[in-house]
Amino acid sequence: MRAPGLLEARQSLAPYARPAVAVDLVILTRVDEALHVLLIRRGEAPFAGRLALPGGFLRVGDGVEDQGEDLDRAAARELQEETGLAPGDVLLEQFATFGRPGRDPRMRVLSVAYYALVRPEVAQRVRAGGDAAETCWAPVAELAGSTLAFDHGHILEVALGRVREKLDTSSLAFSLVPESFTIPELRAVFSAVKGEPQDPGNFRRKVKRLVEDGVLETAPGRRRTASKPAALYRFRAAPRR
Amino acid sequence: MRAPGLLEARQSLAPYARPAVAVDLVILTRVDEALHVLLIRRGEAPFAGRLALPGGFLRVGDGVEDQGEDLDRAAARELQEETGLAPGDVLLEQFATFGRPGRDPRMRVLSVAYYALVRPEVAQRVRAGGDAAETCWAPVAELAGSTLAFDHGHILEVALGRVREKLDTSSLAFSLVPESFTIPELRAVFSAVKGEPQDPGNFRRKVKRLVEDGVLETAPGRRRTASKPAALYRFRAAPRR
DNA sequence: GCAATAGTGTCTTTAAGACACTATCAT
DNA sequence: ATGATAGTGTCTTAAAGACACTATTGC
Repeated sequence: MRAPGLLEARQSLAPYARPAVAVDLVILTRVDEALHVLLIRRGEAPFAGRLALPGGFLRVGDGVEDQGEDLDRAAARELQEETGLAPGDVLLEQFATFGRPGRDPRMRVLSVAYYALVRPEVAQRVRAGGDAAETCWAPVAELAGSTLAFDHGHILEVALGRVREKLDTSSLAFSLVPESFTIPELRAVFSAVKGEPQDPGNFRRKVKRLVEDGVLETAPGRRRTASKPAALYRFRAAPRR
Repeated sequence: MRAPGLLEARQSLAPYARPAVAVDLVILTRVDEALHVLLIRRGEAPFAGRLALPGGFLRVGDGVEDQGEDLDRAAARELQEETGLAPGDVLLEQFATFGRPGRDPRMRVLSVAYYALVRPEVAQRVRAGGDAAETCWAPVAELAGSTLAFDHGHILEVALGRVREKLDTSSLAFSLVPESFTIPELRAVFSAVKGEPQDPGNFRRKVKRLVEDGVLETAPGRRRTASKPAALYRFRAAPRR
């Protein structure tokens, strides 16, 4: 009981072999002034023993009646499986898809890549994934030498470039500080992402403008530190500009 | 004669059904002060008779020995097939991947989406695609009402957002003017993409800065028009700032 | 000459960079 | 009291927006 046109269309698609599709995650957090990425050590071939980005295969269902899970949902599921973190704890955004033939020696695999930005206090809750693999936070600046599995080094570079691009023009930075944060904490995010120190005075002026524009608001309490306590701020809404 | 680890790995992948993967193109050019997108009218179900973005399926080979074509190459091939344009004539960049279950009623299909920016004089060379379907340039501003096939309306929106974002921070605009262009021509690109007129004086000042910075250089000749001829410029290198 | 569009100049506001300085906390 | 870090103020330069004005071409 199918329309002929539909049948034809389906047949015209049938000849094409299909790639496997994975979702890989660049999970970033900030430790002091350095950006860190979550890596897992692979237990199996290929690239056994090498560090890799966490990820997994997209669930497609039977492909017709049940078309499976959404890409964003697959990314959130992988994040949950690998770190125990729920979406809502993190900013999770797709940034590119990688599909060079040969990037996985076993078979044709596309990787839809997401970056996840994790607040520092949440990052501490991360526990080893269900695959029981060894996971660790690695400082991205010191990763230049070591080669990651597959093309994950390249994927990481692209992710960092994108995060750097969006830092000044989106509200992305607020996902790398606690919900209530101090100006020096936010400044540390900018230092870590841009890889160069930010002037305290000028940075403070920029934050003040955001408060005036209603993007940020003051939050109750102060951050207790080893010296003078700092005032707290909190994100309100809408990307700036 | 396979390593056991590899066999295990392959088997662990086998249970997963695979999605079909298409590459879809948002082909943009500028006509006067309005941005236009190339659409094709679908001849087959689903969405027969509706306008859609050009695109096609990724070639994957047998998936092991021959892993098929690269994503960028697939996009260039589709562009060639649908318009007759060669890469080099256009700027072609991947911008996002769409995979909502149900976006294609036939089966699970992911769409890796590219935008292509076409110079106006090149756009005139575009001829109907090999699929013999009707193709046309549609002004994007007047497309609000009409619903495109699949989620192509959404894909178009995302493409436009991305192009708008990158207009001021990349050399993308120079792909929407002739290789030698006048300041008013470039200004028309900015007007079309941003959707609002650009001040002639201020815009000229911005271009002058690019010349001083070595991003642009003067080109020989002048553009003959109905009134005063305009001086020509040409792109030299590197995205600005 | 005249219409049309290229091209110039000026005034104001906003934001960034550099950097000296003051204030307030824990110990 | 003192060291450390939070927070303030100022000077300069770069760039954006608004807008009045002049110059050069085709017809």
